[in-house]
Amino acid sequence: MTPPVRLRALYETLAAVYGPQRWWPSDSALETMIGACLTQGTAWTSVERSLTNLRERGLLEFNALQKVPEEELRELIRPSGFMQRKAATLRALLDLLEQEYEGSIDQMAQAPPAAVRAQLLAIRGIGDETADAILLYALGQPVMVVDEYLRRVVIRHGLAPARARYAELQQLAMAAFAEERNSAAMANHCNEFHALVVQVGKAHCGRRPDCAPCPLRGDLDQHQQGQPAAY
DNA sequence: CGCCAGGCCGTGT
DNA sequence: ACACGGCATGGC
Repeated sequence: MTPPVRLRALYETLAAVYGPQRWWPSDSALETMIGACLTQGTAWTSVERSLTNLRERGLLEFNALQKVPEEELRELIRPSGFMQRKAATLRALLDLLEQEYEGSIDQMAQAPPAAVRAQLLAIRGIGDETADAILLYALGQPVMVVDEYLRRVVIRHGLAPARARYAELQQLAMAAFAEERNSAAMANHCNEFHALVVQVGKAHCGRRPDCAPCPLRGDLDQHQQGQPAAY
């Protein structure tokens, strides 16, 4: 079987085990974008605290958030760490929204995804993964988010060389849904797949000796079975 | 107390 | 091209 087909099988396995994930957990597209930036190198529980700070002050809304001085913003997002960089990144993101899309995320979602991606990548603090997370989870575009967990799973299962770069892994993952012609359905698969990979990654990262048997264990090649879990 | 988290970037080789 | 350290904080 080709790597995309095997990857599709892994996706089905995870979907059967964990069920629908329905990511991204948030009440609005703006909150999703903010969360995507705040979660970089940070546990989600810490991000939630920052989002709560913003919510309590009614700042999960474009116009209100736009008015907040960066210094104050820093304090509000302190719980999720890297506050100086992240506050600046959020400001730049709001500026992009205002200057290019009249502060409307709906309008941003109508623009060509490639152009939006380039604009996001131009912001300091937003790289490939965060840009794609925003495209997928906030704007509904059919793109896979490649994170460290997906990378580990793909390499571990021998579906890509250990050296594979972001774009290569992304193409491979999306090729798993090549049969899907409907854009919305494709976006839904990307959405679920990434969320599922994060779930299995968190539960079976292989660093804890007492970690439960990985649901994907049966999909590993025979000669890989005995090795310690790598994700 | 030590390691890690739903990354990214600047620097040195 | 690739490795490495800094960025900050909270959970376990």
